[in-house]
Amino acid sequence: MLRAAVALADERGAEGLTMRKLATELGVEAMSLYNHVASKEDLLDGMVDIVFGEIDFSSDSPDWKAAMRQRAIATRNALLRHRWATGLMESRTNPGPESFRVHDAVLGCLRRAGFSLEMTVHAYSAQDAYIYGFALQEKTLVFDTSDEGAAEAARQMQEFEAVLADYPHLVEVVGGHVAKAGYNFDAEFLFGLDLILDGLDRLRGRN
Amino acid sequence: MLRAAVALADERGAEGLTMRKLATELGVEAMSLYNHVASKEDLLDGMVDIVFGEIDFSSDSPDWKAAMRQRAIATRNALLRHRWATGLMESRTNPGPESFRVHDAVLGCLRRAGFSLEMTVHAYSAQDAYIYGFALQEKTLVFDTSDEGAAEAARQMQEFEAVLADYPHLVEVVGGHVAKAGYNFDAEFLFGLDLILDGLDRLRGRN
DNA sequence: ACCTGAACACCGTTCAAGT
DNA sequence: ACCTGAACACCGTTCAAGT
Repeated sequence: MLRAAVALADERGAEGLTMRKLATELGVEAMSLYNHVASKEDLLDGMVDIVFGEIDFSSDSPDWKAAMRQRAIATRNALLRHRWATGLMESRTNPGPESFRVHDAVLGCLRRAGFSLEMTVHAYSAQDAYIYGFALQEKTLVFDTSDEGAAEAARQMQEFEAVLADYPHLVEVVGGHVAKAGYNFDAEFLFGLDLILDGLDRLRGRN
Repeated sequence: MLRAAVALADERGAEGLTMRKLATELGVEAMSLYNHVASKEDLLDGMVDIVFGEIDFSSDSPDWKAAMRQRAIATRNALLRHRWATGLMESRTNPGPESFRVHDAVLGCLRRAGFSLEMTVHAYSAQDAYIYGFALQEKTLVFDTSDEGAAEAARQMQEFEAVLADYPHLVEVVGGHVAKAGYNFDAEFLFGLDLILDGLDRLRGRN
């Protein structure tokens, strides 16, 4: 049932996930779901933990930076597969076992690498803020490649053009670089990630 | 009207903002709102732009790092005042003039500081992912100080205790540091922010 | 130009009743 | 133990009708 809910949200988005639609998907009436789940919030908790379960992170590597890098990439990939989960992963008040597993593994990796208690919290906080924040931005900025999407984008660009005269830097940077072919979210993600990891490496052992 | 909507969302949260409730707040029927707004999405666009309007950023400082730091803090403060906006700021497909103003000012500041086009995008992306991601985490983690909140927290802690034996690092780090008095979100935010800004400074002029 | 009553197509959820 | 029909209290939104 949780699996069906995840599949439905993957296909139709967060607002496409409805108790009624999920029920019909399962060949059942909406009210039957309440025999397996206390509420929709409860359902979402379970779904989020499934996504955490897809982040496989084996922390036994001797190279903490490589391990953290791999885990960050795995997290982002899981969020790309389940865009509806972005913004929900860190905002659930009832974390599940897979969430605990991942967090514990990350903290263990950092402690073993020689980070102090304080620095471990700093490192964890900075990395996760970045990972989830990047996914949040990417969720919107990814271009709709459908026909209507392209038409809509063209329409917006035209509408913007009159206004954009007031924002020269926006024009220069977006028009001159981001809108060009070759701009790559994967590379962008890795830039910021490595910036943080390198910075943390410099502070390892401190405090 | 937008102001009233923001006030209502500040008080009752995102899900407390309803066309019907907003209407009664304004002494009017729900359907009347559609004379001033095309839809609820349109309303949210306007509200988000009000929040962007509260981020005052004068980029004429010669010290780019100080300017970016101040702007990051101003952004976080705006999000603390309007928690419902976290997760919406970067996810609107119809950005308003205040959004353009802030983004243009940031890009201009970076360009003037000597960042290349490519590096400007990197710097902007890394910072904003961090700022909005941090706000997203903080939104949940901030403790409810009401009586029910405290009772709920105590209940959860007890419930968790049995499980936590499997997660030694979680126990060590959360129990030994984060749960202690003195843990401070402001300081945590600044740590990651300065980590990124210092890293960017090292790369300025490159590429 | 602005407001409204009635209505439509949805939500999540409860509860007594069925098997 | 699991399912269901009917119902409740909500949503956003449309539209013809009023001033």
